Amino acid sequence: MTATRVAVLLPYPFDRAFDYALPDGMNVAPGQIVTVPLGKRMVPGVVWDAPADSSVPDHRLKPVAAVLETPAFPDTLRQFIDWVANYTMAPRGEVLALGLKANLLDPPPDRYGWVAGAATPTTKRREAVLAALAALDRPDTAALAAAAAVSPGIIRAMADAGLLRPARRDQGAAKLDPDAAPPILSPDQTGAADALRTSIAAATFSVTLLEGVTGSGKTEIYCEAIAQCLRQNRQALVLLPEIALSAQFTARLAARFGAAPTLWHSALSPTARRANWHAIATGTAQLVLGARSALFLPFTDLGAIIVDEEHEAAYKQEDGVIYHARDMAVVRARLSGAGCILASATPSLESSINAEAGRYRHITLTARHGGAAMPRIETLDLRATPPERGKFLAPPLIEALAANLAGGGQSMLFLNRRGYAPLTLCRACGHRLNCPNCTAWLVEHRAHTSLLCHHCGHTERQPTLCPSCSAEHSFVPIGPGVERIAEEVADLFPAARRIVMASDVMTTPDQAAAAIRAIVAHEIDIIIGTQMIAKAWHFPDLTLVGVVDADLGLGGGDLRAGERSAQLLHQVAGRAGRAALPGRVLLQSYTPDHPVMRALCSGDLASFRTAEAALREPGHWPPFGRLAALIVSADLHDVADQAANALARTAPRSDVIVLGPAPAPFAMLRGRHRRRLLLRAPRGIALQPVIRDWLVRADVPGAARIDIDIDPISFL
DNA sequence: AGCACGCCGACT
DNA sequence: GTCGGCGTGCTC
Repeated sequence: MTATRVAVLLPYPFDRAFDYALPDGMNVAPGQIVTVPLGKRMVPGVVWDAPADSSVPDHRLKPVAAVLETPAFPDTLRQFIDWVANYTMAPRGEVLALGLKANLLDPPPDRYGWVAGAATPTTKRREAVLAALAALDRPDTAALAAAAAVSPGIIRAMADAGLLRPARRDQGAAKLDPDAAPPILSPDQTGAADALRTSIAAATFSVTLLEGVTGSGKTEIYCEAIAQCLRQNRQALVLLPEIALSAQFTARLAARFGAAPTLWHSALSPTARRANWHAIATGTAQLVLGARSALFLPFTDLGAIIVDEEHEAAYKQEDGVIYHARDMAVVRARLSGAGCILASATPSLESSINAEAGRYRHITLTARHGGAAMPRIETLDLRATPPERGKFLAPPLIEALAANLAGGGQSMLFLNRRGYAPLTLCRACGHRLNCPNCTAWLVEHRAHTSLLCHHCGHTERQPTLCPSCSAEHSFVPIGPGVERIAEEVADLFPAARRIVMASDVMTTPDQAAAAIRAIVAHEIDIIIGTQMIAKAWHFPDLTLVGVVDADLGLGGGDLRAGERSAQLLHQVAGRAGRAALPGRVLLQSYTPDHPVMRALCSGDLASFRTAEAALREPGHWPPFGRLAALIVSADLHDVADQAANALARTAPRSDVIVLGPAPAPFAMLRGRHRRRLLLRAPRGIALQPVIRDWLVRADVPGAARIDIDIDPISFL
């Protein structure tokens, strides 16, 4: 008698499903979540396709332990996992693990909140608690005590006295209402909203590029698509490039739909994560607001995926399974029969080309909502009017700041560099303080009184003696970070109220939210910040934006340096003049004639994109061709060289062009030596089979590791 | 990913 | 003499 085999994919880095024996009387279908023994432990897995005719004989099979109650993974999700694994060349199980982890499976504990009991209150305080309770939906002890301004002890005593009784909180949890607070739209916006609603109503796959200048109301418009999705009882997913700090955005969705979206991001507590996972897997969660990994969650029926700020590089996952969430969102939508909406004020060249070619629908919003005008953008030529020695703000910018300050306006200074100074130099011998693990300078952070490596997190105190020449107190900071700009502002305008916004000084959502509130309330005169301040904040009184170093993003020889710089600076510029007051933007630059600066000043990003496209098309550079990077890394540099050379010797000869090996731009990162090979091919050729074949043929030393990055966007 | 087995340094 | 470091190797 032969055992019934089932193939089970496990959320660990195995490429194949493992076969298990199905005990008598147990039935499973593909997609069901099961627990199975693996080595000494019990692990979850998903029943995959037909059992592999694996070499493991029947008698070596372990039995499936249990079938879980949780709804099965839809076929479309299993297809998606297979597709992503195949495309990114990551093990299938590792892709599965992005949306299924052992610690998620225990059902979340029931959460209880208070409702009124039968007894009548006897004291003022107890009456106050019941009065506060009337306005709340099953609050927990802390929330109720806070709302009634009493101590938690009173709540407990009232429960004992029968005045309060516990009730399950997740039962009948607030449902989202597509019509809770519909927006008032301009004719322009109504047309766009109608088009999106129609594409979602079709309940078939479509991709729409929603392009709208900053302040044109993109969010309100794609919320209409979400509303349509909710009406059809399908789930909707909104992806944000960085969600942990976006309480403001969550509140906006909650206001629009009458209840909060379900969140998915790395900062969730384990309990919240488990509760949200179950809500998504059982279909209770109607709207999910998530970071890129939310794409891999087991939605029961996904009807719409919105990728907000689709051009953001943060959508690229850079370790583990290396994928681009915008591209994978399109794939998941295709497999799920869902509508995908890519929203941006500055679309990526990829999406623009797809829209132009007719592969995506294209909706453009040209007017700012409420009649606000686009800001006036000018370059400030640093060659003509340089800053004072050792300073970084040029006289015209200082004048503009002074004038704006005098007029009661709010100003922002943007510099995409954290810390005080990016480089610390010994005045005596020229020695530069480097990270011991990376090919990178240590960045001085005065806020932490330390030197910090921005790549591996290495941190050290500034030495008193130069490690090279032993000179004493010889270090000088070179170049500015936001902290140094804040210092310069403090010297120039001691009375101005300043704030520095950077990821290392605003680490929690609360801190960021408090800062945003202070800015909106105009308790701040000058905001100094990194790209954190480029986000879609709405600061009504902000009328002047100064970009301290507009040339910063253009170096480095990155394929997308120009595109990315234009997007970021456009985004920053868009913070100015969003309400009734007109905005002005000054770009400090040594290259004011650079195409990026010209595009920004004229506001004509479309022709800039056309020019970029013309540069990339002839050589089959993305998006006109395909790119893949092989990163070879090893503890020892000669092992890395040996492996890279072995690969180079057996490089495929075909339409595929192999560039390298070259030391990766950070030749040493986190203590490992890295070499890079780059593959380029015309659009019609898939690189994955070429790489698979190549890796089989090449004799790579075991001590070297090869990471494959399909469609690399960062060249680090 | 875990968790084993497996060979070389400082401790009850 | 043992406890324990983390280097390969396997898990149906």
